[in-house]
Amino acid sequence: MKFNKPKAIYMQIADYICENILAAELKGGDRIQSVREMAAQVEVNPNTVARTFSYLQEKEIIFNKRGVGYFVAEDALERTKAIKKEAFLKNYLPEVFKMMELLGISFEDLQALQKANESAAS
Amino acid sequence: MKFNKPKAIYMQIADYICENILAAELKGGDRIQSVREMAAQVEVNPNTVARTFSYLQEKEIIFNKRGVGYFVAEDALERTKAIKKEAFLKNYLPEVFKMMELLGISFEDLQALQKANESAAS
Amino acid sequence: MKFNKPKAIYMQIADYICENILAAELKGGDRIQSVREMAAQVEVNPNTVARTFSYLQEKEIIFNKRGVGYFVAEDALERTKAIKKEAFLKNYLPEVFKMMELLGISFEDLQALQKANESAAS
Amino acid sequence: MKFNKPKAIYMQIADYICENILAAELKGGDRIQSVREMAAQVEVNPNTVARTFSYLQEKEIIFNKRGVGYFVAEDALERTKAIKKEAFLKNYLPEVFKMMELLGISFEDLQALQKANESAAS
DNA sequence: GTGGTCTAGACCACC
DNA sequence: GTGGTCTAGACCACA
Repeated sequence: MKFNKPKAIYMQIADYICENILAAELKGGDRIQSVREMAAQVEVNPNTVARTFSYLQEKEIIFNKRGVGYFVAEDALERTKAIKKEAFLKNYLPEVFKMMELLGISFEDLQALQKANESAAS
Repeated sequence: MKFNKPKAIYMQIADYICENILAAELKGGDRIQSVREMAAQVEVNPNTVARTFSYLQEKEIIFNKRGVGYFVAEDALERTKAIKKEAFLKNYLPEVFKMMELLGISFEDLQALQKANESAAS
Repeated sequence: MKFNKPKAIYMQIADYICENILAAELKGGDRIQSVREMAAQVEVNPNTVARTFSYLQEKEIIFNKRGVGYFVAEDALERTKAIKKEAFLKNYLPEVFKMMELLGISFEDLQALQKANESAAS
Repeated sequence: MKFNKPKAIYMQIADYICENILAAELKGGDRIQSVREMAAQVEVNPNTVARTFSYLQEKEIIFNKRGVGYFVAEDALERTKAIKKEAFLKNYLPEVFKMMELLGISFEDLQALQKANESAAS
C-alpha cells in the first residue's frame, strides 16, 4: 500500500477500509484483521493502525470485542455512506462548483472528463 | 475573514487573491495591499501574509518591486487559470468521480445539487 | 447475557454471581454450575469463566472440591457484603459526591431519580 | 499530579481539565497550556497530553487555533456538564442504587456518609 | 513557538 | 492471541 504525503497515513488506512465497506467487500459482522496483522500488511507501525481503528470505532463504523478483535458494525454501510456523503456535500462540492464557474467548465465537459478518466484507469 | 477550514491559512488567503484575479477584480499590473495592510484587514499575523505573497510570487502570479510593493503579473489570469485547472483535474476530480460512484450520485443529481447550492448562497 | 460495559467480562460474571448470593438465591454450600456449563450459558470462553471462579475463590466467596466442582462458602453472604460495601465506600461514593457537587444535584433530586429508575426497570 | 492505575492517564488529565471548567476556573475563550507545557507540569510524555487534547477537542470542549494553541470552547461549561451528567446518570447511578439496595443503605445513611466524607477531606 | 504524525519498543489486562 | 496505553524521540507544516 502506498501513501501520499498530504493526508495522514492513519486516515488513508481508514479510507481504505471504508471503501471496502462501501464496495461490500466488508460486511456487517465481519472480523477485521488484527492491529498487528494489518500493520504488517500495509507496512506501518502498529500504533498507526491502532489509531485508525480507534478513529473508526469512534465513528461507530467498527466495534471491538474484548480480546478478540475488531468487527464491522451491522450498520457500517449506512454510517459510512452518511459520513462520506456529508463530507462530500460539505467540503468537496462547493469547491467543485466554484472551480467549474471560475474555470468555465460545464457539465458536458465534466462528463467527458469522467469518461477520459475511466478509460485511463482501465 | 474566517479561517475555519482545515486548509492552511496562508493558502486560504492565496485562494482569496486568486479568486479576485479570476474574477478580474485584480488585473495585470495592479498593486496589491502591503503585507501589513492585508494582515490587518484579514486579522492574521503579518508573517502569514508574507508567506502567502512568497507562495504567489513563486508561482509567478505576483511579483515584487523592491521597496514599492507587490504587483499582479501581466499574465496572472492565464497562470492562475492554468494552475487551478491542473489542481482541479489532478486532485479534485478523481476524488469526486470516486465519490459519485461509491455513493451512487449521478450527473443529474449533481446538477440539482448545484442549483440548490446557488440558491442557498444567494 | 450481554457484556457491553467497559468492565472486564470475567468481573461482570463475578458480579452476577455475587448478586445471586446477596439475593439469597445462592446459599452457603450450594453447588455452582461447572465452568463449561456456565460458559455455555453466558456464551463466553470457558477460560473466562475459569478466571471468574478463580477470582471468587481468591476472595473466599466460593471454594473448590477437587473433581467435584465449586461451592458457595458458608459465610459467602457476609464476605460478599463486606467486599461490596468496602468497594462502594471507597470507590463509588467519593465520585458520586463529587459529581453531585459539580453538577448541583441534591439528595432530593437523587431520591427522585431513584424512583424514576425503579419504575423504568419494572 | 498523581495518577491512579485503573484509569488511563490521558483520561485523568481530561477529567482534571473538565473539573476546572466546571469550577469556572477555566472559562470560554481561555487559552490552555500548550501540550509541552502541560506535559512538563504533570510530568508525562507530550504524546499523552496530545491525546487528552485530541479527546477533548473531539468532544468539542476545547478547540484549536492553528499554530497558536488550544482554547476553551464558549459553551464548554454546558457541554461538560451535559457529558458528565449523562455519564453519571447512565453509568454511576444505577450501580449506586443497586448497591444501596443490596447492602441495605438508606438515603439517611448516605447523607451521614457524605458529612463524614466532607470532614475527612477538610 | 504551536500542534500533528509516525516510529520503535515496552508493559499491561483481558480472552 | 487480542487491543490499550505509555514513553522516547524524531520530523513536519504552520503561525
